[in-house]
Amino acid sequence: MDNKRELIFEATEKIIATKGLQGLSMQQIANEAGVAAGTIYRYFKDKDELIGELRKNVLRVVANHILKNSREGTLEQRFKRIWFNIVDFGRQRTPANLSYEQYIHLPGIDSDPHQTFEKTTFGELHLLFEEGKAEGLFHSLHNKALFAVSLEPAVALGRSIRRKQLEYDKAELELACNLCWQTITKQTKRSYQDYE
Amino acid sequence: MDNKRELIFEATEKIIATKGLQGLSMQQIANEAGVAAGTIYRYFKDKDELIGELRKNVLRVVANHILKNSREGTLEQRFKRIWFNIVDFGRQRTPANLSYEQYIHLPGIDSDPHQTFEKTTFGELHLLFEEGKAEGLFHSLHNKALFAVSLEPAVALGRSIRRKQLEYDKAELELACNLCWQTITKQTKRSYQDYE
Amino acid sequence: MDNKRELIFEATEKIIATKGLQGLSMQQIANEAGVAAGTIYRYFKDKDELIGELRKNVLRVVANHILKNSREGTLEQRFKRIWFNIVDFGRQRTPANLSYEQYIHLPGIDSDPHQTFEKTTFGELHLLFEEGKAEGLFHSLHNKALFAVSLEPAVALGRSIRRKQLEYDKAELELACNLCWQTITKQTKRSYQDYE
Amino acid sequence: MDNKRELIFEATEKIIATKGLQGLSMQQIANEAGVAAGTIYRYFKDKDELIGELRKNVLRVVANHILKNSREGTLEQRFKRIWFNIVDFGRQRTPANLSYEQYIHLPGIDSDPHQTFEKTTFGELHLLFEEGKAEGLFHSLHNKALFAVSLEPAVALGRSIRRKQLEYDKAELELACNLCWQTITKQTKRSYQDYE
DNA sequence: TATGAATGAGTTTTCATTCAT
DNA sequence: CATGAATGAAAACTCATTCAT
Repeated sequence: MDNKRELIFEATEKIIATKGLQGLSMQQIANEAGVAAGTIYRYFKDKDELIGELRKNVLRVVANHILKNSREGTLEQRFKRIWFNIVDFGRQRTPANLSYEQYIHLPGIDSDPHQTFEKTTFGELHLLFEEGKAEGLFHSLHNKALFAVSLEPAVALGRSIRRKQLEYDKAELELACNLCWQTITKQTKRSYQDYE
Repeated sequence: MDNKRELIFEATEKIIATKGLQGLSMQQIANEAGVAAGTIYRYFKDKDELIGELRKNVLRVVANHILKNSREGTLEQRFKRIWFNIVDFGRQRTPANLSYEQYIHLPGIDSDPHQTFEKTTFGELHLLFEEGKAEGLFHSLHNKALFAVSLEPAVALGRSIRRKQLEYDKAELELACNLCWQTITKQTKRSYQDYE
Repeated sequence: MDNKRELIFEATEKIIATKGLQGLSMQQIANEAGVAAGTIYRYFKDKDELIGELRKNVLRVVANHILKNSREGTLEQRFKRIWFNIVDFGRQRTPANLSYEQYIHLPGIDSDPHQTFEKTTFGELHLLFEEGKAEGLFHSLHNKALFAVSLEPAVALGRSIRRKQLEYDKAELELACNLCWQTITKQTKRSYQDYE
Repeated sequence: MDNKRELIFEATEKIIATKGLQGLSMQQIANEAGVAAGTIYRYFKDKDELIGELRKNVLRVVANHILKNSREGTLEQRFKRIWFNIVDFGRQRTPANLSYEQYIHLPGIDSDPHQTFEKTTFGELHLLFEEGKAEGLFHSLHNKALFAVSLEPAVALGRSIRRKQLEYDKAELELACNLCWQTITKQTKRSYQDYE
């Protein structure tokens, strides 16, 4: 049954989110999932595979959240939707988000699942950025750099809110989002104050 | 002699940087440092203390790099110096930088050394941001948010360059830096194109 | 199965009896019990718990032996039965007896299992001694003192026989037992020689 | 200097008396003695030798205490002096006494120092018992048995008082001592009550 | 298919002993 | 002589994995 597999999956995600990858034993997972330790090996070759599958899954979930409705509307609407998707996802205390942050900064990110994730997520953003540059609307920066200046702030803001280092404030986020949008666009006519 | 202690320290940092915190055994450290396993315990109570001391040390190093010369010159000069400090540090493949990224996203960051680090680093930036806001130069955002929109991009850019996802390009960085500066400032007179 | 637990128990008791508590390693126990080292930890939290459980068990066994049939018959019959129970148990080269002597003279006897043992064993003897004193048959000494003069000799004799410092001699023991009985009783009519 | 040797000796005795033989490390001894760990090896070949020497020493001290003034006076006076020597020594919380009780019930008592101790102490008592038997005053029991019925009570009483299981009561001890004396003597004329 | 007891290699940690200073 | 840093073998303990039921 894939039911058991799912149970194991969720149990593992939950433990990683709360206690981290460090103190993660198969017994713990079995207990949390309510199955026997041996059962895990019916669904996953070994611990590495379980962790690997989980990583893939987490990245898939993250990509889905971030890219939700990312194709409708104008460039600006699409950008801002993604920007808020990132903030909203980052704010959550879900296992997916919490374990995501642990995976992302591990040595060996060159690994397969992460490559795929990057391609999926970034492929979509790639299109957005390229379009913006083709229209002469965005600055002529590499996409990675465009992401860094316009979307990393969203990642950081979501995290800060989740960690209670920053209160959730719709107006402040709107302003930040607009600033990010303007950062990548070569806007000349409208003045900054329009947004404040 | 503090020589041995230093050797152990560096060996541990190196291993964490390359293989991560996961597969870190005392024997490995001993081998890398060229000492006997038991020797480590003359300098550190146990593994936890070793890791803890290392964490403190890494955070200290990072703070030093980032805040280098952060008090001289105009607000703009100070901001840009810090911005580039962040990029330059993030670009390095030093053990300090590599292990920093692993520490920073672990569960339990509320711990002591990290608090101190935050206070040191952020205290300095705090002053900068407050000054800018007092002068009416910066947007009225919380400091965390100002950091997110103006300095997180630098963190991300440094990392991307180190990971070869982005080539080091002085001009591109200058532009990005200026964009970040403008993002937090309520500039009206100069147009964006001035920087391109 | 409690089979493994029992195996571990017996192996440990045996090693303590022969080699003492000092050189007692988990590996040794595992070897003697014919199980893997890790298996011990399925049944006992750690070495301390194993030793503690063993201690409790040994004390229980000792109490059982000593108090066997200790309630039937006259005061004299009861006393003498206990006296011989003590000698007989002390003579044995059983692990229970051998490890008992090691536990009993360790620092920290105030610990729980020992308290219980004392209460069990001594509670029974308490009744005996109190009865004897109430009848005006025993000397007015504290029970501990009555034990010391009348039953410690039995402990010592059993031990000496076990250690081959004294041959087992039924007649000699009978005499000694009678002497002990007379020691605690305020006998006036019968002369000592009656027993020789 | 034999001063250092003595320091090490006393430190070891003290630790054994308080914490037992179990948790006894050379470093601990060195700390307690105020010398370096390596220094111990100038005076003792290894840990075994140190413990062995200590054992010998302790047994010597014990023998001295017990046999103090054991040769003066009548048989009765000599016996009673020894009896009280035993009680008085056993009552003390001295390292010598506390570690004695730990040594005495260890496996491997057949070892050299203990043999010598037995010979010294028991040799003296041997004479006493033989004399008593030759005079027809003592029961015809083996010396070990005579010791068991007459002096083991003193050992037990001293220990009980030290452990606060029994209060020190001169009169009670006098009575107990007399009972012990009468236990080994074939007294016919005097009745027991004379002592109460 | 599921279990969970058992394994044993691997990990952290201790500690008697050595040896350069 | 004395030191105490360093050693490394051995101890306690953990945990991924296997396998009989």
